[in-house]
Amino acid sequence: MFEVIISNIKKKVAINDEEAELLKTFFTPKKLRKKQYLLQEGDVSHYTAFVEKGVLRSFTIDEKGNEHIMQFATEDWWISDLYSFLTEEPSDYAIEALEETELLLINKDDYENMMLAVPKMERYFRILTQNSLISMQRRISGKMTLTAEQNYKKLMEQRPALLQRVPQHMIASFLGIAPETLSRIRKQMASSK
Amino acid sequence: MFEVIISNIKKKVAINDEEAELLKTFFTPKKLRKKQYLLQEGDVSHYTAFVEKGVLRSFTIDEKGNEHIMQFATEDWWISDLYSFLTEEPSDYAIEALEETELLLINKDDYENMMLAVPKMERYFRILTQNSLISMQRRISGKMTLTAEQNYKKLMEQRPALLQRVPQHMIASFLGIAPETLSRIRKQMASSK
DNA sequence: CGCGGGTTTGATGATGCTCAAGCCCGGTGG
DNA sequence: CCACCGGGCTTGAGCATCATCAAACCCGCG
Repeated sequence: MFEVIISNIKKKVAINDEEAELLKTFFTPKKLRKKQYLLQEGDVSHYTAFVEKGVLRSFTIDEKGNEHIMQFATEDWWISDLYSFLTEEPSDYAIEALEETELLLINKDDYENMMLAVPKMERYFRILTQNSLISMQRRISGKMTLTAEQNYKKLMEQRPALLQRVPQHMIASFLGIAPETLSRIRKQMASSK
Repeated sequence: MFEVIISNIKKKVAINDEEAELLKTFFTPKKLRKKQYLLQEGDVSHYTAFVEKGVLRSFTIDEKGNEHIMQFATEDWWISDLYSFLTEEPSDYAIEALEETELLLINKDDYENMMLAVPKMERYFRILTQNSLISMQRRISGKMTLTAEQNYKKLMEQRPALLQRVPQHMIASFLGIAPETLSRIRKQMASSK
């Protein structure tokens, strides 16, 4: 059950078996079927979730009714609306399973308590958050400097497996372009290659 | 000299006077005049900098020669190219002072040593990074869901002082729009109000 | 007083969006 | 087993937003 997360943590900080056992006590397993929600827009994001198996997306809906995907989380990733989780304000985002998914949940109190119990986890989450921040910066950079086609190609390189698992219109939504545009880009790429 | 940074740290984690004194030893003060660079594109970002006074920007230049601003840092903020700082790979970014600026620098070894010496700093940087991550997510969200004008208005609300301190074409660059577009947005806003 | 960076204005064009229709394919029920 | 349904993808035409290029303007500074 906990092998994935423990091995993920061990990749970033050195913990012994005793600490590993202790960490396990803070998490609650949860399964979601395809299309089930971990978080509804407007609710507080009470949990941060580690993905053991499956895929989820976090997304927001604008006033025109269009969905915009902020994040895809696959195995070995974390997902939540960090803002809502930390402030306990209602979230603008929803989080939905795109496949049958197995999660480990932790709520805010346990998140804090876990770091008190095992201070190395401060370091773990710092490193994790730094890496997320770097990838967000690159995403903004890409949005500002590259064309839609270049951003799509970059995603193909960085997360090829993802493209096999999620529908194309969601990839478009993640890239911030219309589904028709992505369709045309792919057509264009297929012909010119 | 160190009042600003120590008070910033104390806002996030509880440290005593002894720890505060210890922390001070890790930083090197540095002054930059207007237009001086802390980091040149292509160099490794050896330092993370805390801004005691002044303003800086980090930006990248695309193949067409256009600048794109990733971050403005004013008093009480940190700035670096986190990716380059952590990996010691050459940076795609440059960091430039926009005014006479006073910084406190820390290099990567001291950054790590400081956290060993004062473990609470893990927590400090975790919280800091989480907040940056949240603001990055909001920036992406804005880029995806809002018009140029709405993003400009949001920036006016969030960082009004900044608009008084940096040239308009840099605001445009930060927003990811052409300077002419920002000029027209402002004209439009002035007339319709 | 003139230079130069920054901003404005205008004309034109590219990129990607919107709306609408058709197509493809897999799943479901008769 | 096949017809039908529906979601997702594609295609087309027209359009909106913003970029580009060029020129004029403004104003602070030497």
